[in-house]
Amino acid sequence: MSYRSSEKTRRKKDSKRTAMMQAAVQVFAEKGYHAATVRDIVGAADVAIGTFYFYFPDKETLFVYLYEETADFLLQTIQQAVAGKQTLPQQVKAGVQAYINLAVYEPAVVNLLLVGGIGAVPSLAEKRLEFRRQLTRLWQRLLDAAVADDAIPAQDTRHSAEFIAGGCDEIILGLLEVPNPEPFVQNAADDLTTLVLRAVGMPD
Amino acid sequence: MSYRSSEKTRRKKDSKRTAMMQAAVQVFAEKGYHAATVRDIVGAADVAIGTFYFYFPDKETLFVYLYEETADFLLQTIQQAVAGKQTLPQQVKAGVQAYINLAVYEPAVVNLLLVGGIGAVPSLAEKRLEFRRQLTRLWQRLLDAAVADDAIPAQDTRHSAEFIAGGCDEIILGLLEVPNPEPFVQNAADDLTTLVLRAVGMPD
Amino acid sequence: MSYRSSEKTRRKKDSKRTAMMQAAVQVFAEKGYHAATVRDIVGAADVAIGTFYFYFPDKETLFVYLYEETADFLLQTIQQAVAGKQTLPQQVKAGVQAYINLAVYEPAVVNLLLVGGIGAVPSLAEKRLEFRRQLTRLWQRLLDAAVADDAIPAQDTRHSAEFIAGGCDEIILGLLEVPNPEPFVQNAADDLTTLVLRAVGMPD
Amino acid sequence: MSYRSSEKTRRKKDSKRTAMMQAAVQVFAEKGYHAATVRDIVGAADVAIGTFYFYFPDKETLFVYLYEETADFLLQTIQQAVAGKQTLPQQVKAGVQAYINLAVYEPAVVNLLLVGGIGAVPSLAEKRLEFRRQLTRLWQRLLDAAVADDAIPAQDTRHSAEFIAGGCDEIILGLLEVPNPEPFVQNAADDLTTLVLRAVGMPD
DNA sequence: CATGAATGAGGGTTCATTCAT
DNA sequence: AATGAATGAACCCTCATTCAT
Repeated sequence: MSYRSSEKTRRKKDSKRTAMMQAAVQVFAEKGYHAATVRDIVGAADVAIGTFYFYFPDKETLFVYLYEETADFLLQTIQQAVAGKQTLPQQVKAGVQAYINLAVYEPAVVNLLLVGGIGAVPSLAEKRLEFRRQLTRLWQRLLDAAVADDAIPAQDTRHSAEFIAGGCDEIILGLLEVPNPEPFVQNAADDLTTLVLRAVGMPD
Repeated sequence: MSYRSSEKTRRKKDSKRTAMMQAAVQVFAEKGYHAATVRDIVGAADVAIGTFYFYFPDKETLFVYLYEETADFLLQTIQQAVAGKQTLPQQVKAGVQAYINLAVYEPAVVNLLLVGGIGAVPSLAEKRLEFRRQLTRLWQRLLDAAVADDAIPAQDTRHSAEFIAGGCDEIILGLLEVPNPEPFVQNAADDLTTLVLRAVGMPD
Repeated sequence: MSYRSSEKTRRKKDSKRTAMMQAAVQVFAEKGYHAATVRDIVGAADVAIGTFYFYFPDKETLFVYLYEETADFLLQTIQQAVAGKQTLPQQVKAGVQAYINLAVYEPAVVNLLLVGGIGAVPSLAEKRLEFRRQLTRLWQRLLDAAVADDAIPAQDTRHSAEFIAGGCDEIILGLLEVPNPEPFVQNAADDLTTLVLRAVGMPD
Repeated sequence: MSYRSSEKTRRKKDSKRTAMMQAAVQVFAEKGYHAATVRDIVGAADVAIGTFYFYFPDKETLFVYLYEETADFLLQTIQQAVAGKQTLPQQVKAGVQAYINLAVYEPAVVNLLLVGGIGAVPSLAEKRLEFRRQLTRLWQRLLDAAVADDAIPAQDTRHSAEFIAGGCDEIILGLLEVPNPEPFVQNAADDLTTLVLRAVGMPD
């Protein structure tokens, strides 16, 4: 996964492993868990099928692992963007910006998390649930703090956080539908920030 | 699908067809496109597997058809709820209420639309896109009218509509996760209405 | 299995099922459990591979079933041959004769039981053990009765029975090695009878 | 194989080769030819998989070689035990004793010869045949000499020898089924000796 | 000598689809 | 109309074997 490309671990031995994981993220993101075959993945990585099973125990384990890792990465990316900011407007702006940047730069990350492999893989449904829960909680923490500071009115911050999370996803998915979204990124980020802040009752 | 109970396909001769379609919605919604087998569907409908292929050309066609029909039904349900209302707050309240009611009473409808077989079924990606577009447009029309009436400030109503659509979905999915969501419905509807109205800049 | 050919159940519907079971006995007997592939079996039965899984849950289940059925059949065949006889010499003669006849007429039955699928299939090792135990017990019962009648001297009848069972198998396997064993059958049966009777101390 | 501990293959350089052969006997004996994987063997010998193919051309060749060597060892062990004895009773007693001792001390030797990969390995069927033939011939030679000395009555010594060989195997396998067979060894040896001598018509 | 990453044929099994009854 | 036995392509995965280091 190129978003991990900053890691120093670049041992030759793992080049195939890395290639397969990158390929797997793409293939899973594009087709979803079921439609993606192991042959698709090894084909994209240009290795033999046996190589897959040398590095990974099976398709499901890899998918779950990739899903978790991708989810963590996305959550941390947003979290870090938000971390240094003091006020809710700054936090929202930074978080939204980070999310959009990630989606535009690594669309597979977002697609993997949303296209999903829901159904039939029991361990997956709960992983997805867990991811949504964590994403929601991230927003919720910010809102709770803002409520405590009287920056925004009292409200059911869980609902608000869910609303924000879902709204962001939808706008971002819309953004990814156009071939070259870069020109629209800033606009989307600004609009999204405004929408979020208004939704939670932040005075202009 | 109980929401189709008044259609013409109710002729006795088509009872098996209807049974299979109802079963298919449930099975697809529960397992997703790939994990749902034709045998699951005919098993749930209590007919033979050959019967499936007498009424439907194949699994994919049925799924796409069901997806379209379900999407139309959801859109019309919301549209009708909104239709008689004059002001944006009334419209939002009615639309949100209708959406939530539908989700709680017919969770399979929502699940079918969201669980998806994206990627898996090539022709489905665009169907899904089309559904989201229509759902967004539905909100967008209301917002555009409100902007024209100076009820809410000028804004990119497409972005706003996407935000609303995504936010609604997320809250509704959260609602469906609990076993007996009925007690929480009113609360969710109220919160959702508030969030939507605030997000688009409607003064309290 | 042709040794069940006397059954009246000859429904057309089960012709493929029967063909596969017959083929399976042959293939398993010839190659053993592991080397026999499902494709071998369906090839021998001239049906498609999917047909196998329409009738049987999986390869292992079929093998265990066939093994049990074959073992029961062999045990009952010997048991019945022995049943009407009063004296030990008559019983031994009849039992040995029956066993040899079966082996010559249905070599696959014997081969299936002896070539086996030992190793790796846990449920199989005990099945084989159980079969040997039952075969031994069959002889042991005869010997115990003979000891009680003072027809033969007191002895560890379990050891004697094991000795007999193993000795019979070896002679029979030797018999099956020649292409046309029929001419040697009578001789083998006589020798075997003498050996068994002598071994247990039956006076000439 | 501990029974090979005094051979020339003991040179330091071949320690890995030896380790693999010892491991292979155990693994093959325990799982049978097919279920035993090359990885099982190298794992048990604690060497890399490539090392296997440096010393042995392939799995099948090793198995056949091990089978032959094991068969020879067993035959020689019995042969040597019998060699110094003059009378049939002494010979039988010594041979049976040697066989049982070997089975109890080196169960893998016996299991390897009996668990088999019959059918699975084409070249093995004849190896097994050859082993049984030699084992039978060993007994047959003793019987022929005894017949010539009028120690036992004239008989088809081939049949008698087969009977003995099979009978021994069965009792020995029965012995190996119990976890700690040592206490039963003497009893089994005595019974077996008696059974063999009686079977061939040796007067008490 | 020794290693273990890499290969791919092949095995068990599933499931959409067909067709004779 | 309706059935369900039959089909076979395709899936996931294993494992004997090779070869660059």
